[in-house]
Amino acid sequence: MSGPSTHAFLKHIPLFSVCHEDELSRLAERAIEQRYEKGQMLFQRGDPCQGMYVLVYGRIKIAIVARQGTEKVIEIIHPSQSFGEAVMFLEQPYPVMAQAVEDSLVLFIPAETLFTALDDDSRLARRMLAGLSMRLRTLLKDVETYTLESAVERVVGYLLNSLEDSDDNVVNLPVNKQTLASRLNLTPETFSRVLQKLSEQAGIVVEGREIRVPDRNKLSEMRNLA
Amino acid sequence: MSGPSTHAFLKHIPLFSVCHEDELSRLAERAIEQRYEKGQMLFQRGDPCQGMYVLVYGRIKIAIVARQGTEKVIEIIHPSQSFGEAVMFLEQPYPVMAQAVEDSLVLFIPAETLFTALDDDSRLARRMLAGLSMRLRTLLKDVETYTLESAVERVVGYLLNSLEDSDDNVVNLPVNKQTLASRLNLTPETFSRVLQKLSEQAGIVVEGREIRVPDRNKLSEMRNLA
DNA sequence: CGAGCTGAATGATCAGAGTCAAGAATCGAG
DNA sequence: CTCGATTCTTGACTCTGATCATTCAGCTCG
Repeated sequence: MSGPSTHAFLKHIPLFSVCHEDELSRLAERAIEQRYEKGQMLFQRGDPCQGMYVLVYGRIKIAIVARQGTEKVIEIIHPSQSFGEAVMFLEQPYPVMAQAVEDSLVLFIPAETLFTALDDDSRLARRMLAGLSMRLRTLLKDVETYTLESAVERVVGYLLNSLEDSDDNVVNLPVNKQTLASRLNLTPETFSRVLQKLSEQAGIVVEGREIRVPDRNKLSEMRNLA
Repeated sequence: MSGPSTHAFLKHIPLFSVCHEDELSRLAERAIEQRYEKGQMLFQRGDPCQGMYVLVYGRIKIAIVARQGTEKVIEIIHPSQSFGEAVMFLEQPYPVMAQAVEDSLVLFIPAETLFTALDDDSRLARRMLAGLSMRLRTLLKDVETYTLESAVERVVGYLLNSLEDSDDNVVNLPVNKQTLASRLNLTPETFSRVLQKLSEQAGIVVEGREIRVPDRNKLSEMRNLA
C-alpha cells in the first residue's frame, strides 16, 4: 500500500471520512504501514503508547492478561476498525495487549499527527468523541452480557448478533473456537458443550468454523427458558 | 446555587477547568440545577438524552436493568463527577438508568450548549476525549475484575482501592451494602460472607458502613491464596 | 505415509457463588 | 421511645460452569 492508496483507504473509514482532502493527505503521508505475522504481538500491557492503529487486513485480538498469565480476549478487531485511541489520549502505558491472530497489515498513526489534525478540525474531534462513546457503549454492553447472562444466552446472543449483518443463515467464526470462547468469557469446553446443546435443541449445524442457523426464532427462544 | 457560584463550581471541575472565563460564564448561565430526592430517577433506560450531568452534592447510582428486572449497578457517582456525556454524543437513548441514592443536586448541561463550547475550544475537546478515554479505561478494568477475579479478590481490591485516597485506615462505604454488592457483582449474601471471612482472617473490623483495616498487607495477601 | 502438533469434543468431578428461607440488627417516622 | 420497615447476617442447599483427563480429528512436514 503506497501513499495514494493509504489516502483512499483512510477516506472510507468513518472516523476520517469527515476530514478535508489536504488533512487526509497529511495523515496518509505520516501514517506508517506495519506488517505482522500470525502470532506476533503489536504491543503488550505496560508498553508506552505513541499513536493509534487502523487495521487494513487480517485480524487482531485485544486481550488482558491476569497475574497468573490467564488471558482474556476483550475484542476481536476486523479490517477498517481502529484501536488504541483511548490509550493515546491518556498518555499512559497500554492496559491490554494486542496480537495478530492472522497475518495482518495495520496503519499506525502517530499521536502528534492526530493531535494536530484534531486541533485543526473540530468535526474530527466530534467524530472522535462519538467514536469513543460508541466504544464505551459496546464495552458497557459487554459488562451487561458478562454479568447478567448465562453461558447459553451469551452464545445465542453472539450468533444472533453475527447473523444480523449477513442475510444468509450462516455465521463464519472470525477466529478459532478457543479465542472466541475467551471473548465470550467461557472455557473452550463449555463453549463446545453449548454448541452441542444448541445443535440438539435449536437445530443449528456446526461445521468447523461455519455455523448454520436454519431457524432464528428457535435459537432466540433458547435465551428465555433456563 | 445561583449563577456566580455555578461558575465557580464548574471552574474546579477538571473537565471545564481549561475553559476561558467567558465560556465558563456561558456554560454556567445555561446549566440547569436539578434537585432529586433519595430514590428518585434521573432517567431510565430508553429515555432520550439531551445533555450531560455534573453532580454537585449527594450520590447517584448508574445501573443496567435486565429483562426480568434484575438490576446491576455499574457505577456510583460522587460529587464533582460528570456522567451521561457518552450517550449525548451518540444521540441514542440511554442504555442505563440513573437514580439518586441520597438527596442530590445536579447540574444539567444541555447538549447544544456543550457542542458550541466544543467547537469554540479545541482544548475542551481534548479534555473531553481524555475524559472519555479514562472512563473507557475504568470500564475495562471492571471487565477485568468481573471476569478474572473471585469474590474475595473483588472485595479486597475495592477496599484497598478506597484506602489509597484517605490515609487513615478506614473505608466509609459510599452507599448501603446491597448497592455496593451489586457494584462488585455480588449478591448481598456473598458480600456479607466475604466481609465475615476477612474479619476473621485479615483482621478487618466492620461497623455498619465503616470498615477499619489495621493491616493492609494482610488484607492484600488474601488476594493471592485461593 | 506415518509422526507429531494443534484444535476440538466428551466424560467425570468439583467448587464458587447463587437461591431460598429464617432471624437479627438497624433505622426512621411519629 | 417504640413500632414497623428496611437492611443485614446466617444457614442449608443447589447449580452453573470450571477443571482435569482423555480421546479424536485434521494438518503439516519430513
